[in-house]
Amino acid sequence: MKKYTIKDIAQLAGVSKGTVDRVIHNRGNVAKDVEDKVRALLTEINYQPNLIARNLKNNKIFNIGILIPDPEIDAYWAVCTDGINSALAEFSAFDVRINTFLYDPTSTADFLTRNEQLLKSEPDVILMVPLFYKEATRVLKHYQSLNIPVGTFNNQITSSSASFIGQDLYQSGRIAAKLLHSISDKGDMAIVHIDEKYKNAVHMQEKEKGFRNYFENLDNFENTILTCKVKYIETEDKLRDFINDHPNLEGMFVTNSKAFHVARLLESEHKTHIKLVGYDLLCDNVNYLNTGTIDFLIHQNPRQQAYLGLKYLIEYLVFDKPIPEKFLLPIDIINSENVTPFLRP
Amino acid sequence: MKKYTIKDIAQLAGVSKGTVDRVIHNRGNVAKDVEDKVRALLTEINYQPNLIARNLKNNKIFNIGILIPDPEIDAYWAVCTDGINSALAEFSAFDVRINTFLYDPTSTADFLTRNEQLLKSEPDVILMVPLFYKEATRVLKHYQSLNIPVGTFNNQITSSSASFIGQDLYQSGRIAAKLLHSISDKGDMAIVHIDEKYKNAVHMQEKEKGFRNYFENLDNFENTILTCKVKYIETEDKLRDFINDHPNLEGMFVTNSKAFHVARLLESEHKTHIKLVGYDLLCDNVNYLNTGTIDFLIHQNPRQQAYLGLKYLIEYLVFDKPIPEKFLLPIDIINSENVTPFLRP
DNA sequence: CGCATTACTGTGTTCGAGCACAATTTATGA
DNA sequence: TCATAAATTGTGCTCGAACACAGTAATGCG
Repeated sequence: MKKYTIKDIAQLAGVSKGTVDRVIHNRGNVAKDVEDKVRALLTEINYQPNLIARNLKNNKIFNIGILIPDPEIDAYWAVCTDGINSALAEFSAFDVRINTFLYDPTSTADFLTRNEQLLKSEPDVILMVPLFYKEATRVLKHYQSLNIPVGTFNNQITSSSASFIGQDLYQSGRIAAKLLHSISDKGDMAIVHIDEKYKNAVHMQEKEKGFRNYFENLDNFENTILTCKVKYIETEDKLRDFINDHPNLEGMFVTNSKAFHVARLLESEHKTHIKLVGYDLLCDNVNYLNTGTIDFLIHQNPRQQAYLGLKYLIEYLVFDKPIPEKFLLPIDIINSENVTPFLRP
Repeated sequence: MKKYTIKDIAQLAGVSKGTVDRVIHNRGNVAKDVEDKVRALLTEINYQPNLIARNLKNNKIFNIGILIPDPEIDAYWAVCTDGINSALAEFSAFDVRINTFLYDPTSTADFLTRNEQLLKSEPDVILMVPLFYKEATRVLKHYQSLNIPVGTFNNQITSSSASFIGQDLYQSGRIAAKLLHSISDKGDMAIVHIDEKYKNAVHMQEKEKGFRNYFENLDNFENTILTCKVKYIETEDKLRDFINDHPNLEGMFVTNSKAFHVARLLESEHKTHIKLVGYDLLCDNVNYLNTGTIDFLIHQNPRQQAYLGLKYLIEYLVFDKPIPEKFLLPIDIINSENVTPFLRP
């Protein structure tokens, strides 16, 4: 299992390393019989070029444009930075530079503006969270025409062939259902969508479908599954009414990271017997997980999504590896006892 | 944010790269004022050597000895190979070679024999699963005296300072308790230890402690927590008696990967109302998870443990990075809905 | 046949760090 | 003062891949 170099192969084939190099890179100008001989040798000993030596020579500077929501506006995105930094640290030997553009996750206009800025920075590749389906579709098409590879994470834009890293949202809904079902098999269930402008409608619908599908496929479930849509600004009042209007409620599933709003209300209304499942390890959520008001959190792991997304792009740039089309992360179930290690940076 | 090389620094300091090199490696023979000047420059621009170029020159062959239980005897260990191969693939640019020695996890004598063979292979570093406390302590001490760094995973030998990768077993027990408690808050609970020769007594005890601690700290839990110890060979009969002797049993916690034995029995005895929590994604366990007889599995992730253990050792060898003393993996909670992505290699 | 063109092959340099060794400067002693 | 030792500093080669360019052989054509 010796490591073969170009020089070794040249010696074995009785030619010079230049010729071997020409064969490897299909640069032509090689006699057919020589080429066949070298190619046979290459496959025989399964030659793998030393990627490190290759990059020592080709020390280019790579620019990566990053377009993600502003964590100042939605704390959910804060941990992405950790993931990005991890990936950069892992490839610190290469000259990879990032330009990060933060957009307001409630504003499609801002998304487009920041995207313009991103374009001006002339990135070699782009990593983005394409929150808005319509706008993202257009933007992604544009990048495709410019031949700039794009990696997306968090939510998939199915109209585009861009690489995607995230979770199976349908399955995620099923997991929530399974969890609620296992801790409370009587009473009604509610699916709660909390969103400023229903921007994330598609994800939430997928989760709802999965959730409902789980219960529909049960033999013996006869209770009702309700849906409650709340705008961010009207959250508290509307939620209070909803809870009080449905005294038979035993379980609630909040389809994004805003479960702490519901938890706060359940505590103030003394309805903590209602089981609650939500998403993401925000401080507020974790606190309610520890008090027991939230029973389970599903971890969407934005940190890991950003990390992997960036890592794949860098590996494409420096090692010429193909970018995986789609990668679905495992979905972590979190309760008060296993949460701690997931919080570390 | 330019990437500085030794040459750049030499130029800035008005000396040759040889001198800079001597300063960086404290090789002496440098005039004090020159050394100060160079050192100041180094810190000022935060010089980071190009690890890749460094290793291009120092292309040594590294030998890693691996001592793990034989997956033919206990299938739990099978996925370790995947983790090891992942780590090797990640560092395929370097000449890292492994020598794997498999030992019978039920035999301390075999552990010692294989260890002798391992020693003869003259490894630079060692990765091992130190199943047997007494024997492992002795072996680890020996390696320390030989100055061979060792990484351990799965279980920690606290008497040694060897690097350890694994999970917090006490917390793992608490997680099992929390899960059982959340799906069944009435009736008695049983902790089931299934082990051929009580070899893993220490881990299982830690898990039991965590499990009991969780329930002891509850305000309103009045039921009994039983312990059931079974030898592998007598499993079925003794377990059947135990279950029938305790009609009030509502939850069972199997402290290792052998929950499928209990599940099989619960099905044949028509006691599937008893909630069951166990460990590890063995085929048998996953099947019972899907039928619903096992409610949750706790994922000890031996694959990731082996991967990280090997990765840290390789990074020590090729990049001279310090080996982390202790790394506790997050503990994954698995149910029938989120199991699939965890099974992929 | 001679010269040009094509077809092919080999050589040498580069990347950044490491290190041996050569070269230079400074110090020491008779 | 000068040889010699000691201290300090600079030079040049290496690793593996990439590629420019030089070199060689074969063929074409007048």
